Amino acid sequence: MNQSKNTKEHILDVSLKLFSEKTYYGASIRDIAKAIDKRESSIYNHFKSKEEIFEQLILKFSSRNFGPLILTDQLINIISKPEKFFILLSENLIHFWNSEEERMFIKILLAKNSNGESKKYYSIENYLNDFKALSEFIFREMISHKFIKKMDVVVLSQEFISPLFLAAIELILGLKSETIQKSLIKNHVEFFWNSVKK
Amino acid sequence: MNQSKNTKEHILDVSLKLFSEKTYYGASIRDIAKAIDKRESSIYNHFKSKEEIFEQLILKFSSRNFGPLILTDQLINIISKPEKFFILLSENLIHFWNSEEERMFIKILLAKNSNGESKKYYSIENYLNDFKALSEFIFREMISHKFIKKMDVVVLSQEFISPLFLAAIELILGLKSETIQKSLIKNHVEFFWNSVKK
DNA sequence: GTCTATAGAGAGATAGAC
DNA sequence: GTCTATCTCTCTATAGAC
Repeated sequence: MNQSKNTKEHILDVSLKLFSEKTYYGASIRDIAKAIDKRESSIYNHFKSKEEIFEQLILKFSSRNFGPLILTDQLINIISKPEKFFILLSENLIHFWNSEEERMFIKILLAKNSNGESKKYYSIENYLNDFKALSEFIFREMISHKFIKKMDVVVLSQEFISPLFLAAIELILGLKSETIQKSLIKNHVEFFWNSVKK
Repeated sequence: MNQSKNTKEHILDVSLKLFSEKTYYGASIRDIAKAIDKRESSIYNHFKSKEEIFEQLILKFSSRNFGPLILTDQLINIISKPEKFFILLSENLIHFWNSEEERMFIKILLAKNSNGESKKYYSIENYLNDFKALSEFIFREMISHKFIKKMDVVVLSQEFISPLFLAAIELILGLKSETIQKSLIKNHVEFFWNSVKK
């Protein structure tokens, strides 16, 4: 959305918005050209096809490293207080998923089938796995420091992340208000903590 | 897909498939006409627009009563054995969500924004609420019969349903194999049961 | 790198015959 | 209720001037 960016970046920015609003098929090259205030033909100077815009958009987002945005210093400092830690971790995750840009990317992943033509695309499953990997790392640390019970970190990750991410999806696709999230986090962490505390 | 059905039903059947594969924008009236082996103009004898086909499709699915398909007699018979009950309940849910027709409907809901133009449409949030309502009813019964701990049924439903439904989404949109579900159910119910048993 | 102009296909929808 | 024929608009993409 930044006018000073180069045209290629600008195209990717508006495509993210348009693809997330109207899906890949519903957003046209014409819409994209209008949004960057250029002609359709100019688009083809930067991308060889609409498909390529989509591919590069997915690539750009799937190759980020969001770890430091979730695993903040503030969070790491309280790892010895697991209940507080889980609250803050949940807040960091929800905050990340609720950001304008991330909501748009998640919408695109949800509207996209991995069906057909091999596994060339990044799917919502890959996306979730990135977060599960992060949380498995956390749980491994917590177990080795005996802050929580010894349990399967894959199961822990799934149980911890699923209610949070599903709530994020509902918020992104639906009309659910953001204030609901606060009590959801509180209830979820309370339930989870009761199951994992020593 | 049944040739003996009337044309209107036939249109709704193929539209479910096409909308789920290519989204609302990507599936054309022409595609639909081809799929029912009629001309485009014939479609307009049954629906006034493409938009109306979509609306009636959502309406048809959102006004079903799937309760008896989940809450089977076999399931109700073992309500006094909660752990077994939760396993079978999970299997019933996953089986329902994995059926051909349901996968297509869920895909359509996931590709659809509730954004803009009021709340006229049924969203994934409404869909999930239908299942949560069912499971809240179950937990209320279990608590009143003292089969499980006294806890907030809204929290219990969320914690019980979320990992299962999110796994269903991953299966529907991704490449995850169906066999993974069995161990997921086992792990999830074990985790859940440990938190709710008296 | 952006423009004008245009090709060629496909979109949603309607009129009117049968 | 289905057909043929057609309207009008939009789509992706390319050629060639500046």
